[in-house]
Amino acid sequence: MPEGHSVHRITRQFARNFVGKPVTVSSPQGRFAQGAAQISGHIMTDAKSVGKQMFLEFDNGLWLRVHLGMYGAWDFAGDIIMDATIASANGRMGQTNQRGTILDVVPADATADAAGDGEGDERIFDRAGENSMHSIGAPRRTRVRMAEQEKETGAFDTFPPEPVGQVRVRLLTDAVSADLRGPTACEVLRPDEVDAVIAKLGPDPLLDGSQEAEDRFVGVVRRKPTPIGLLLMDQAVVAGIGNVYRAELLFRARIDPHAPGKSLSDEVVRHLWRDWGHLLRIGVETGQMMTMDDLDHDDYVRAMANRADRHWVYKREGLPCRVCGTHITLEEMGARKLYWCPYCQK
DNA sequence: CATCGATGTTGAG
DNA sequence: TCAACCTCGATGG
Repeated sequence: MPEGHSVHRITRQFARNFVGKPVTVSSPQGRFAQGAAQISGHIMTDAKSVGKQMFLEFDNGLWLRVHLGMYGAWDFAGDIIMDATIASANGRMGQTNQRGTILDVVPADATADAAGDGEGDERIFDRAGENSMHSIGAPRRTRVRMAEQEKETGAFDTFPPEPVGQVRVRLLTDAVSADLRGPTACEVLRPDEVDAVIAKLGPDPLLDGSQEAEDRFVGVVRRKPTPIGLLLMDQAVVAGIGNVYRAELLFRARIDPHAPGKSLSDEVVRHLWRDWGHLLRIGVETGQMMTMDDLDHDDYVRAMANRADRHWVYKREGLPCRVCGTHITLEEMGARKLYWCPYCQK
């Protein structure tokens, strides 16, 4: 389900609640029993993600690699320390935060994998402050499902809660449990194998905001005859973009999805890279795939509340383009649905 | 309540 | 190119 932003948010939850602690690993469903035995009892020493892939390191040198695929999800339960941005995003979605004292307020981009910058961030943090005064940094007994969206699920009586359904992996500390269900990938890897996986991925702007990363993306795109609509979905070209961000990035740049990468100017491709970083940061800070920025206050609130009001073209086939009124087109590209405006994007 | 489709990837053919 | 993976919200009857 998730595109890159969700995976980075989940990684933050692991950094906050599991890194530095001994973890009991099990496979309630049974399919991961062997892998669980290799890491159970060890201290989690790192949590990082590249694109849509997440890696959790344990103190025996092994890593757990997880890819959520189309419908994977993590269910966290217990006395969860909410990352500042996650707490605030939930507050914005209407949940009421109970008790808790402010112990520390950690800026979102203090997280190791964030390369935050830009004006977009400050606006988000301002909004975050309005809604999350009382729970940031304080443990809170709750249960949260983290997938493409996050939502609080039902209460539970005893900790840890009884596993519900097909739980491939359960990670358990003395305070928090995390249940993984429905992943495309879940395996234990050696460090060299982790490196090999990452080496096959294109740059992730949240992981590497360097000029080299931008140049690498621009260089690859401008060399290929492949339509840009396919290149953006290719995790070897750029990591983390999925079907929603593909459509929205191309509309925002007014690019025809069929345009070959090599036909695009250096300037246009650099803009795509920077805009992807911009949208990714918004996604990580808010937990929403907000792709229409520069809205006034009322439109912003409406867009955050209703996903139908959150995108320029995604899932808007047949509706009038928000800019020119032309009907948004739907076609298949790369075996996925592609949404675009034939008037604006040419 | 049954069916469909999805923000993704892999591997068989 | 397409089925499989395995989950669940949205949709329709």
